[in-house]
Amino acid sequence: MPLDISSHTGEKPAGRIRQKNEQQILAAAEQEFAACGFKGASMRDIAERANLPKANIHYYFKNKLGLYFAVLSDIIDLWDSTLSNLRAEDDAASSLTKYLRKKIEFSRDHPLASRIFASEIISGGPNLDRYFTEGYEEWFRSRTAVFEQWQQQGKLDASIAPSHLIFLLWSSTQHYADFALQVSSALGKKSLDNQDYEQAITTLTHIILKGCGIK
Amino acid sequence: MPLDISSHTGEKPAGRIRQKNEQQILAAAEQEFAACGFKGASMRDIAERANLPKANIHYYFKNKLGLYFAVLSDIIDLWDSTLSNLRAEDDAASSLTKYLRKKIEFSRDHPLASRIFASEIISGGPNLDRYFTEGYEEWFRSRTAVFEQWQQQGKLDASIAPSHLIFLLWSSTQHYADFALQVSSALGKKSLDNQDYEQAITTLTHIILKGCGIK
DNA sequence: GTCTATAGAGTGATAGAC
DNA sequence: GTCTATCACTCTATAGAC
Repeated sequence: MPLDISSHTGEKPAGRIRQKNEQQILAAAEQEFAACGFKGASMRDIAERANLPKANIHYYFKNKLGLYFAVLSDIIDLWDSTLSNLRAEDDAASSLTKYLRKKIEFSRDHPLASRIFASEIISGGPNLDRYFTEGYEEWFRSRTAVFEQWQQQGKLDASIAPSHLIFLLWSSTQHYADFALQVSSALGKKSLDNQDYEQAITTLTHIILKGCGIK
Repeated sequence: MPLDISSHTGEKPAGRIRQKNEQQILAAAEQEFAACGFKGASMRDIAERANLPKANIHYYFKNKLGLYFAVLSDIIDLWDSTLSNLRAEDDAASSLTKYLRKKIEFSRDHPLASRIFASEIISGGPNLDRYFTEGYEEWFRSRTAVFEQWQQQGKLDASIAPSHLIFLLWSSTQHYADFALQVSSALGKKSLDNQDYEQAITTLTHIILKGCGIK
């Protein structure tokens, strides 16, 4: 007679359930936090979106802030990696071209992540204090340094302030996630299609590269 | 401007006390809504910020939404007026130079207004549906038409999509209001001074005008 | 592990004394 | 016009039955 060991082992059948539920909750939370901000989001609505009783959320995540951090940390990991990859030795034109495409595609593929990050910054970033204090300025300076070297090599117009160029790279690309409603309304569409994103990439790349004097 | 969202304050005799209190409430509400979004803001905190009993807010404004519209309508009035002033007959270089300066100065002088507008759009604009439906697309097309005429006159590079150029003008300038926390953190400052804003104007103007092929 | 039931604080809004 | 006191409701979070 076969022995049922499932009830004796640490291998719980619910381990799979846990993983599935946590993922459902995180997805629901991402939508809620993006739509309402941290303070405006409600655990009740997140539970409803995740198709789970409200108390289960508190079983899987300690509290509202814990759930928020779980969502936010995934975003932060993605955030600065692309800019960190820029190197002074690389070709300026192809580096920036690649960077602009990556960022726009990120706006297209992860609009909720971008909006949660934007919401957090707009509201004064009370949950990002560690992110913006611990060596953020130093990291940023290492990024502007790349552009300064390009300037010394005559590859980038001297009258450009590198820090503000970086802000331009950020703002122009993230706009397609954060302001998607306004952008699509202006274009008379419900949402943007791939052709729109390609047009955005083409126009931004043209203006920024040419405007920086990069050949 | 596509639409004027009229104030919801009603028409009551404007005594001196009333005027002063309403202004205090509006200022407090602007801060709260900018920091927490519509859903996250609380009437209690607004009242506290305005140094008034909570019930007074309801005396002066019908409800939370009415107060929000009162704040928002002031913003909307300011919002598109500068872009509406662009004309095909005008000189492209000086028009865009002026526009960029105006928008950056707006970000500097009215950061809260910019953030409330951004918050509203990020959260799906449930209170701006009339703004984005009634003739918004038509108004936007009349704006892109200016750039198209400049292109036909050879004043603007042909490979540029006018609509995306407008998005770039918006995003690059509003960034200094909405993401002020990140910008100042990157620069290692508590807040930006006038020199920073001038540098932003210089860099943006250089890149965008040159990048568009405008002489 | 799951979910009902509920505590306790906070929400928008209002009635009514002053 | 002003403000206290309070209502009905929703919020986060938890205790405890299953």
